[in-house]
Amino acid sequence: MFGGSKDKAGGSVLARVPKSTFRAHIADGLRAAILNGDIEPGAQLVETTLADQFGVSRGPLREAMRQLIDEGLLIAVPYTGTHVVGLSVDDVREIYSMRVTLEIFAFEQIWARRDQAFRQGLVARRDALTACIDAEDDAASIVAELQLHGFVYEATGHKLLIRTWESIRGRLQLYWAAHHRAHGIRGPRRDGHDRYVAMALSDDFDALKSEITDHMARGGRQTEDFLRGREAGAAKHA
Amino acid sequence: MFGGSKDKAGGSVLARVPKSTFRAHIADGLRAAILNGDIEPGAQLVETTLADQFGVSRGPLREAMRQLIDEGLLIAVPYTGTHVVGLSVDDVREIYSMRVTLEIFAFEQIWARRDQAFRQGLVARRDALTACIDAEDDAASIVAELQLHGFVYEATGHKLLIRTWESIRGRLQLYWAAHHRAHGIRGPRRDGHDRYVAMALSDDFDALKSEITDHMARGGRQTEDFLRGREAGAAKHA
DNA sequence: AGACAGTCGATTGTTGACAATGTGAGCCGG
DNA sequence: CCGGCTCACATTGTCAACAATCGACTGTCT
Repeated sequence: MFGGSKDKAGGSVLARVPKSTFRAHIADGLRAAILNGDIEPGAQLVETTLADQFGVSRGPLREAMRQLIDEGLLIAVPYTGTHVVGLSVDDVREIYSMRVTLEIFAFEQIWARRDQAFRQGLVARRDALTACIDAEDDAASIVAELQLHGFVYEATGHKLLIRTWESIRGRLQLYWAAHHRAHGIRGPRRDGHDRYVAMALSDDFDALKSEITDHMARGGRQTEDFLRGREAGAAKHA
Repeated sequence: MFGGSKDKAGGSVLARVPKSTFRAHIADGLRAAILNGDIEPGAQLVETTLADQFGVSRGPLREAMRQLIDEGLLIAVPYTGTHVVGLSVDDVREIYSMRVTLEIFAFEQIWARRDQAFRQGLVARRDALTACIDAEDDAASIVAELQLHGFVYEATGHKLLIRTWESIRGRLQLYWAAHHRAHGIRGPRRDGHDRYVAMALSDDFDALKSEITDHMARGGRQTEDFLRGREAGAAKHA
């Protein structure tokens, strides 16, 4: 997946990319594999195995895993093992309640500064999401939805807020991916996003607040029904 | 006993408590040193030096530093060096605005569940803080104030919220410590906390919201004046 | 003198080997 | 048949050495 490790295998695709460090690339690769569902929730990640797969030593791999642990995607037990987290109903509920708060805060920050670029960017991402939904491409729609919301956070320029969003985004994506694999279609949320963007561009802040609250409540509910079934087996995170 | 080998009594003040892994202890020790001001903002942290001081190898130390980087206390430049962050005016402003949002959210979560234990816990921490302020013990008052607010977050039981608070707490403490060293007394904030707790135990949620907003605005303003002077030299964080 | 290339030292990034720990299988005694 | 014990294995934790990279210094050429 990465460089042919010790150069021995010669020309791998991106053999020489010492532009930055290995750790970042490994973290990205691992995260992608987890969020993509290649590694299922609850699965154990063995350092030596992964190190071989990525063609690196355990050192950088360890640091990459530590990063994913901080992001809330992995859970490690000393001397025992590291597993992909399985989100519980409460976890998902927490994520959604947090999103309501953070996103309203984001709009507070940017409300007076919603210029043309912001409006265009928001509409463009809504259209992209709509296209994915119409095409019934769930994987793409997950990414598109994350980018729609992420655009709002980015627009605030509030570094701490963005950082916080990013710390939640992974878990949200993890949940959506699991939901999608188990349930198939994530549901026709097209209307919801249209309303969301319309409110975001309106001049009625209170209406937007309500819309965000409802938006999340809908997503959360649609969610819990599905999760309630698998309450037992999944590994809890700390 | 542990990593064996070394054991040469070299480890400085670090106690021999290998109950868990080294990494956690090193992270705690380093964080304490930074927040305590033993290591000043902008100072460079050299892995080999620190490793010797802590009596461990660079491996665990690296992971500890990576953790502090994630907490926002350090900033690393590949192949070049790692430094203690110096917070800018904007950084502090972001921290305070974020606190307003998170703390109001925390009270929303717990508002209906404020039982006797919560009320007593809050009052106890307010009294502890008051005692520190009256004794003019600034270092202790910083800790006491963090514990007062932390108690509110803990009481919510909202793991994601608590996690987010913890990711901010370090930076806040870093700033307070720097402010204290430069300015001496942090100011008589006794009345403010009395009002804060009173509102937190009242039945007027809107009044509490206003109080929190004002509380933070006061702290933030008291803050910016001081920071505006040192705008230049300090290292910015990414 | 000024600009530029090469080199050297300092620091981090990476590696492979070794030590410590937790877990489960198999064995023994009851 | 069951409960506790032993022990080997799998996995993570740690270490010391090696390699890559960056920044500054120096010496030379124009």
